Amino acid sequence: MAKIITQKNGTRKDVIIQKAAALYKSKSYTAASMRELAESLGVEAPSLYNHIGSKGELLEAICFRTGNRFIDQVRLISEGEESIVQKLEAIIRFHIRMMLENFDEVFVANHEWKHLQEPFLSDFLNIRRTYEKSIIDLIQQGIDRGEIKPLNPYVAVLTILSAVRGLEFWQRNKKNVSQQVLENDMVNHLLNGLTT
Amino acid sequence: MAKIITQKNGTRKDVIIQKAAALYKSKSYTAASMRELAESLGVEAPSLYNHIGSKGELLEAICFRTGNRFIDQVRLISEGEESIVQKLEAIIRFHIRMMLENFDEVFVANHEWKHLQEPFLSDFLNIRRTYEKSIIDLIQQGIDRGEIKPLNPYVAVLTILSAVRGLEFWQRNKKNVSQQVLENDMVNHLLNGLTT
DNA sequence: CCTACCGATCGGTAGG
DNA sequence: CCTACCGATCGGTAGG
Repeated sequence: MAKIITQKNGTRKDVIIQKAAALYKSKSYTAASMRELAESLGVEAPSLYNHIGSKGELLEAICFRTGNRFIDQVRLISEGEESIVQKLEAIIRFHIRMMLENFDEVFVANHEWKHLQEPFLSDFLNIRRTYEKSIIDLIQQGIDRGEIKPLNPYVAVLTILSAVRGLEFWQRNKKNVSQQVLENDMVNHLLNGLTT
Repeated sequence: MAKIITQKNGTRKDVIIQKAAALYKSKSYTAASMRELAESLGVEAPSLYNHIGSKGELLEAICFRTGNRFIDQVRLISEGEESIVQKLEAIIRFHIRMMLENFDEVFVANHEWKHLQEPFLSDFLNIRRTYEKSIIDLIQQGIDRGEIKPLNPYVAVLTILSAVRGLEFWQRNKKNVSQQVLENDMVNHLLNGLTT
């Protein structure tokens, strides 16, 4: 009776997740219906349930897949031998690129996580808290070494991560600003305000 | 047959709007039901419609009331005689205080505007675009006067407004950071990265 | 302000 | 992958 989702269906399921991210982004998770999602895939709604367990499972996949990508990359950067400021720059540039290149999934993870059910909601918030803490620690190290001027590292991380997340409002084609200028100006703005 | 909403009901309606903002913030607009809203006011759902026209009207009230507060205050600051950098500082501090003191309504205006119906949706986006443009112009003036280092003013405004909006993640009581420290550190971070 | 209720739409299941 | 359908819930109205 219970549906067994084999991992071999991964490919088809990935397409569903990808379409769900686009739909949840443009309509919000709650307002997006499974019928709409099915239509964007060219099938009837009940057919989706051969590949997925529930609407909520799609949100979980989007949020945790995206979260893990951030965690893995920042861990990699943190373990390098560069200066703290160089590591921060790499982290900011990584965030900017994630925002621009994986817009749908990052947007949904940023905005719709509150609709996760327990225990996923708590897991997600814990992951995010740990992630932010690792960057806070990096800034505190920078302060201790004299690379960064003394300020509250919580506030600095909030400022940096929020500024980058605001790229969801970036009008891509308009305003003939290249991604290079965007990236450099934002990095300079956020790092010059921080360094000694 | 049509319901006439007299302006004398303003007080009762204001309470409904305020409760709606709190509810839309915590559950999102689409997921919040009129029955829940009614319950938070101690009445049955149909009774709400003696004071309001529709669920959407509440969202409109929240978005436009909040939008107008931002527009009015920034116009006031812009007309002053201070330097550009001083005006920017005043604008940033105003934004921070709005985030902290009118959290529910600002949050809903920031997140749920996409659920506005036309023509309200277009109106809201136009207002927001005009608002951002006025701050962009201010930064361009600062660059022209040599107060601000040359950079793309679109990027700078995006960075500033997004950083401030990120205060929605601020844990008030925790982390024993006073509002004064928060405000000063964020202002310094965002302005030091900008000034010559 | 209430009770009673409507049509629409939702996520999801049964069964093939 | 489909048709047929279920119970729940939605925003809102009628009528008092």
